[in-house]
Amino acid sequence: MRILVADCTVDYDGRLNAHLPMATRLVMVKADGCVAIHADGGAYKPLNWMNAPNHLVEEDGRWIVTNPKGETLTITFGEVHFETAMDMGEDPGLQKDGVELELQRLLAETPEVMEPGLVLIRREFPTPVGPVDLLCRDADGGSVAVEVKRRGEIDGVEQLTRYLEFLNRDERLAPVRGLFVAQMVKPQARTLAEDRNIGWVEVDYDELRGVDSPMLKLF
Amino acid sequence: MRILVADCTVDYDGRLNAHLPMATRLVMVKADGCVAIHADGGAYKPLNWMNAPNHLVEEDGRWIVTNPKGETLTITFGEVHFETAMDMGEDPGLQKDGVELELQRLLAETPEVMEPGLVLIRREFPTPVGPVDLLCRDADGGSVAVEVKRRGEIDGVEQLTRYLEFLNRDERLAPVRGLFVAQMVKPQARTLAEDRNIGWVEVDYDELRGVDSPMLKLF
DNA sequence: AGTTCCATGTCGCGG
DNA sequence: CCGCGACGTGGAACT
Repeated sequence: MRILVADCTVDYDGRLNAHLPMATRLVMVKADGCVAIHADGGAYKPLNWMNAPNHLVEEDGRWIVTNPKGETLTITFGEVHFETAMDMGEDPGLQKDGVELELQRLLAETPEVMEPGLVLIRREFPTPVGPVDLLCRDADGGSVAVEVKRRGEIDGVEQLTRYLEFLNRDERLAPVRGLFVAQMVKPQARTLAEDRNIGWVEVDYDELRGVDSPMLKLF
Repeated sequence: MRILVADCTVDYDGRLNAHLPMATRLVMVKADGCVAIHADGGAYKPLNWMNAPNHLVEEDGRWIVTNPKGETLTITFGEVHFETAMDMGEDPGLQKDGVELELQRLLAETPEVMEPGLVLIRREFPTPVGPVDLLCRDADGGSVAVEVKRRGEIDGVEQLTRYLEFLNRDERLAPVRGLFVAQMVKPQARTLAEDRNIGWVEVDYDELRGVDSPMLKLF
């Protein structure tokens, strides 16, 4: 990794045009070649950047970075206050835990938290337009397609609508109704779901982990 | 801005749990307090971070960063290879040019470039599922809902379809037809639009700026 | 390579 | 402050 702190102007010419006036900034070049220009504030996102793969040409006081799509990033340097470079080796990478899949797993284990009497038939039930998160049967023996999201927004309702369209053509399942499940369902998504006769439920992730815990299995 | 290159492990506990094993990384603390841990690769996104506002506690070889939501980021340091800090001053900020809003503004001023005889009724016309970019009236007095995108893709057609669904229930407007406008409309979006009897038009941004320029207002 | 969908998305605007 | 949608979204999984 190479790090500079320098006065510079920056111009990006690609999907849009952007210009940064002269100021002191941090310029970071990673081992994979990606370039990022950071101001001293404004979250982790750089003001400007160019991802790998790209080609960097160093001229006299100016860098021109070009990517295969023909986008360019031009850095024109004033005073360079500081510069260093170092080898950091390979990174062992990030271990994550607790995203949407986990929520789906928990709900698959305890479908009744979504609706009393609900029983799981299959997870990731395939349709021509992608797999339905959970396919269930309700207390009356009817089929229910469940779409699980961490945050329930309009896209999710659209997705579920597409699944239902196909599932309802399968005479062994039809009629299939939809159930939209998320930690939070946004108002516009509620409106759209209700308008399409799709049910929606909010579930609490922490509570669900509690219900799922070995403790309660004792009872 | 404060910069360290150090061996460290990192743990994030918040919306999810994430762990980084010991390795050499760049730790950046900006003037607004936000913290980012970068590996030597993998685009501009840091492996782990904590945005401002937050509270940083430095213990012996360990930093604990907490934000108001109760999320924590814990950095445990091994060897520190390098450390520096510097004042970079206020950043004058980014100037952008060419985004969707500008395109919408230009089209609102000259609706006839989308279709001869088209007249603007309102920008950002509200519906229960979000505002329609432009609501217009055509040469025959019919209502036209216009969705403007920089790049015309399938989700834009979906969006317009949802608007039309609701607008057509308003008897003062119905029937309302759709018009999908973008600098470039992708083949799949064209197909879907045509399938739903939604019109699509490609407009040239530079040309539009020309039409809109004071120069031509002289004629 | 193209498409779909998630993300600790982030960011900015309007109510 | 919340709601909502755009983003140079980026990135991963899958076709």
